[in-house]
Amino acid sequence: MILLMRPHKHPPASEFVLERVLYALSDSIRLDIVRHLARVEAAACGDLDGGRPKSTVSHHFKVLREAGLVYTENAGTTHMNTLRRADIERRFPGLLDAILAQQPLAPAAPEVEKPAA
Amino acid sequence: MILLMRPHKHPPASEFVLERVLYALSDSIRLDIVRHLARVEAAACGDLDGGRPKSTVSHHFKVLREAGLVYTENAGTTHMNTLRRADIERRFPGLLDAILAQQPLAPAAPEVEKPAA
DNA sequence: TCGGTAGTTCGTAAATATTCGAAGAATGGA
DNA sequence: TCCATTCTTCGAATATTTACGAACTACCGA
Repeated sequence: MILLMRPHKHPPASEFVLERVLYALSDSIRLDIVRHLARVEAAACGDLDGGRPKSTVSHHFKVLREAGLVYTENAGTTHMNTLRRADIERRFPGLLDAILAQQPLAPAAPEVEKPAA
Repeated sequence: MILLMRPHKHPPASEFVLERVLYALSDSIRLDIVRHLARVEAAACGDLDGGRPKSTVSHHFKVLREAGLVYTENAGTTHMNTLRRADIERRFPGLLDAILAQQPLAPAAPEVEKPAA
């Protein structure tokens, strides 16, 4: 009898790939999941499904897990997910904070087409 | 006679979409282009093709442009590209720096699977 | 032991992306 | 004017993603 079942593989921080992390976060559903996890510290998959079918949500969690963003642990009948903040921060300092800090809209300066050099 | 031809559309910073930016950077070819532009300040498409067909490179530049990362301006027969650093920075502070600062590998701490809470 | 709950995996269909050759448009020079 | 250079656009083949129902596994409680 194994006490801690761990059906999920989690890559070590040393194997995180920047492109994979960015890709995982480039989807609105997954980005919302990450934003939510950043607030609550831990949540079951079902808390974050947004009414979508389980298989769809499971797929997105898998992408997030394999990128190294989310850690999933079996807790009884549910799976608890946490953001791997420390690991991501160590590997890509400032990245997650910059993404989570996203402002809904730019506040000042009307329009600029040419880069301000 | 128009002096400054501008065949390319560039979204204003206020219309940048985080997901689109992350997606554009989630491809190794495009990420390399951005890294290169971050170093040289300006470069023609041909300088960054890495031996790939022009149509392929052109496609990737289009993705970068539409995300708001790159500004392309016709200069004679070539097109000069620049990183829209200021616009990206205003819209997503710290994001580009975090991405460009990526270290090839984690230096310390062997392996951690469980997030350090 | 028999459900019921929570997620995963599988299989498949539809949508998107990537690649690259071929053809097109703009520019500068001979 | 003609041509070479640069890059874009088009079109089609291939590959990757996404979505989601159905079947499956694990765990818990009655």
